[in-house]
Amino acid sequence: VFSGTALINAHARCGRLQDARRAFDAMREHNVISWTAIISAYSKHNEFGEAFLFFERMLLSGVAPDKVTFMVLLKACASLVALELGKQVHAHIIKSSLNCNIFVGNSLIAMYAKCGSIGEAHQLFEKLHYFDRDVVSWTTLIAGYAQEGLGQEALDLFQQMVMEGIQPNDVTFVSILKACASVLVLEQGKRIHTHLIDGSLKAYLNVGNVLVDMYAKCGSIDHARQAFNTMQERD
RNA sequence: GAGCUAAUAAUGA
Repeated sequence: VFSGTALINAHARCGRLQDARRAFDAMREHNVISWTAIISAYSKHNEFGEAFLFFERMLLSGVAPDKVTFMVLLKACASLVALELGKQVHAHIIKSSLNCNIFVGNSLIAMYAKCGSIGEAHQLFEKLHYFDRDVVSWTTLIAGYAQEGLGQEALDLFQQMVMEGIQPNDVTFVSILKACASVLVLEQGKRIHTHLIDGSLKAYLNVGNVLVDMYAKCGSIDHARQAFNTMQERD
């Protein structure tokens, strides 16, 4: 069962879904990990119908999904922007009492945010115990507001996050700078940029790219050029 | 020992 699951994963990484399926079928028994591996395989290649078909089969076979299964399914719902399906998965999660798990909680927030239910996403964020909220929880919500075009809310959350002592990472900066770019608030973007000056995060390729983009979109081509010139790595 | 959550530009249809 262990090597069979690894084989599913190996085929999936190479995009050989039919081989992944064969590896799954060749196993004489399936556990939660092998079920999740085949669901993830289809999901990663945007075969969401197949992914959910296998989820149904998994339930019928009597194997209980775990936190990883739910994270994979919620990511699929987010990709599909399928709110109703996401709510069904949410119901399963509550039944399994996994809604208190931080990873599942973060995936739920991301799913609701991606599906346009930012209010629901924020409520779930508030329901997380404050000591559970991590950089991913904050970043997910910030990105959700940015996606909705609510740049000010994103900026407020960023400030609150810093005040609560949570260290933003490179993904957080990408999200918040994108928010600045989308609402064209150059001054805010500059202020965020100052957070980066002393840190090592500015060396990240993704952060450098979004700094260039933010300045360019805000109409400050000189700053964009300067940001480009100081990048340690470019693509 | 296997499955593992958040973010980012442009172009084209």
